[in-house]
Amino acid sequence: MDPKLLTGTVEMLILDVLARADSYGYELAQTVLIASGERFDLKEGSLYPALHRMQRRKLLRSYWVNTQDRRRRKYYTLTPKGRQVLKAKRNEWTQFSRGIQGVLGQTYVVA
Amino acid sequence: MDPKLLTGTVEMLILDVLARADSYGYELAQTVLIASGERFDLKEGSLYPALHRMQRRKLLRSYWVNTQDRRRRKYYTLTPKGRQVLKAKRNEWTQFSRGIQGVLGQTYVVA
DNA sequence: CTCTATACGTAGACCATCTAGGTATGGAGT
DNA sequence: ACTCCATACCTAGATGGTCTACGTATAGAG
Repeated sequence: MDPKLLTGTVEMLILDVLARADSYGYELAQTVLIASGERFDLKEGSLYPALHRMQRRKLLRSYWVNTQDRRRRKYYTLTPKGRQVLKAKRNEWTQFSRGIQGVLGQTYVVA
Repeated sequence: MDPKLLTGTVEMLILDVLARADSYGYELAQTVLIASGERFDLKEGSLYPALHRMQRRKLLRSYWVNTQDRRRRKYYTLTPKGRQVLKAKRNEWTQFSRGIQGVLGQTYVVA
């Protein structure tokens, strides 16, 4: 799958997963991987910058958690603003999707 | 609508319109605008580079047509390779769309 | 004479993705 | 002991497709 398709949707996916439960980077990527039917493999180079970006924009808050085995996880929570943005992005996605269907929905002859 | 969502779909849209009938840049943009329900307003800065790119990759051929009123139009036609790529991109879109639905499809509480 | 629509094009900015690299811990296999 | 993989965080720089803004030119309306 052309990774360029993901452009603009990564933040929505992250917000959506976090709307169901707090999570941390590594787990977030796995959740998206599984929920997408193995289709979206978020790379660290996209994931972490996206999380930091969204925290700067006050869509997320974070807190560190230490596990029993000395690992540290940075959990993220949605802020109220994050929930608003999620709602907006879901609407945007619906509009976008309808636009694509509108163009592709026409009948034509496949080679 | 965030224009970043369009990333990676513009070529598919162009190929799809051209699969129904030859067209030229300006008309192509209008067709997409109307078919998308006024949602996608392809900018010249994306449209023309995309057309040139696709012609370099042999997905399109072009020919000039002079209208009665001294205007010149550069019409584009799909090549066989263009039709193959369109088919592939439509499949990719379906997969992508399913991936998004898979992630968003979960139940969660909207604020 | 100006403004809009039509019709082509390019240069450079922007920015979200990616690759590739780094640090560190724990556990399994050899 | 040593290697390798999974877990877990991070950043620098490359890539590339979108955008804004500009340039050229014709036709027609007001």
